[in-house]
Amino acid sequence: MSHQCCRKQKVKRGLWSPEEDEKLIRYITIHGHGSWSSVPNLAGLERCGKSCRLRWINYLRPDLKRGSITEKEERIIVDIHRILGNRWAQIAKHLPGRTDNEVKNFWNSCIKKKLIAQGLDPNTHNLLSDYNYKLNHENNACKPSYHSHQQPTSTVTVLNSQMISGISSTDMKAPLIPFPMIPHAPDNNPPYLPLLHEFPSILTYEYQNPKTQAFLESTASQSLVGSSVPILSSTSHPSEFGMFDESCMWAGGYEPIQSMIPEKRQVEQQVEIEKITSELASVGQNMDASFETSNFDFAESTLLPCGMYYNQSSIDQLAWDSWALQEKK
DNA sequence: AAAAGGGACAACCGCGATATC
DNA sequence: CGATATCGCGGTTGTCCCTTT
Repeated sequence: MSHQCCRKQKVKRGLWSPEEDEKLIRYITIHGHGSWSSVPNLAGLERCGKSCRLRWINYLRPDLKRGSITEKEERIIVDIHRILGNRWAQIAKHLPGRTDNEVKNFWNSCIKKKLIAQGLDPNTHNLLSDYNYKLNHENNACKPSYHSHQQPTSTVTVLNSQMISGISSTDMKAPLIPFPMIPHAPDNNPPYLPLLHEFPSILTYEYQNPKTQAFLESTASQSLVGSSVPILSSTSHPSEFGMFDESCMWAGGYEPIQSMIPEKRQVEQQVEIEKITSELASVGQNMDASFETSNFDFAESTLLPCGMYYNQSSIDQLAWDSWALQEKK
């Protein structure tokens, strides 16, 4: 028991009783918490200040949302986690009424397993290597097997599930690279995510795997209507493309993506934009990340691993924030 | 019916960052 | 400016309860 705040008094540990809750609620409602270390004494509790703080923040606060995490909240968690990693407090800020502890617990007990079941590494959101191996030894690799997977946790996982189920693992190396791996721009400027058109060589890659070709052709008849889908081959995949994943290339590197985004998703795009704006605000960047979706120029956009287009400035900003955080460490 | 196992969630611990003295 | 106190965060552990054996 090394907390400074609980040196003096005998402190109780373990679960809180309703009586203790009531004391804490009454005290904080009237006086506010002030210095947490003084709360136990003033509220008549045999707890340390730290324990009081935690109990209030995670359980007693009146603005907490009760009930289980919704599908939408789950998707937000996955999307932001893909970008920010285990920064639970940051993630929780996007979910009003949810605590970092709640998000963390939900991640560990639920989302993590779903991602693993879908063959994704929950830490990196990349394909798991043994999943690759398994896929590589399956005969029915051409059939999109979305329905055989668990409920998707987000749009991008659907996408990935569809893609990976039809494509040999040899073509699917390290599909998702999280932000922290964004390289520094020259002169130590903020990291820069190039626009798609600045990768002219992408278009020169040719798809080599007949299985993938077959899969794409079958998919094209459903969701990529009338579009040709250039695919790059990982055998000639240059490492400089680290910040893109191949499925993003497939999904977003080319014109056809517009027909791949379901209408519902386009509507949700606005929500995502608001999310980004709020994300930027939370790191002290009060810029507007929004852009006119009707005028949105896909050729001038980059597809982030979370499966959404963002305009370059918001991407740069996120990249910069992520980079700055890394530099700080 | 009882024990074991596992999931969900609450709470604790240690550490780094920040504030205050 | 260093020492100490406090806060906030993320990882980990503990506890309860339900399901399975």
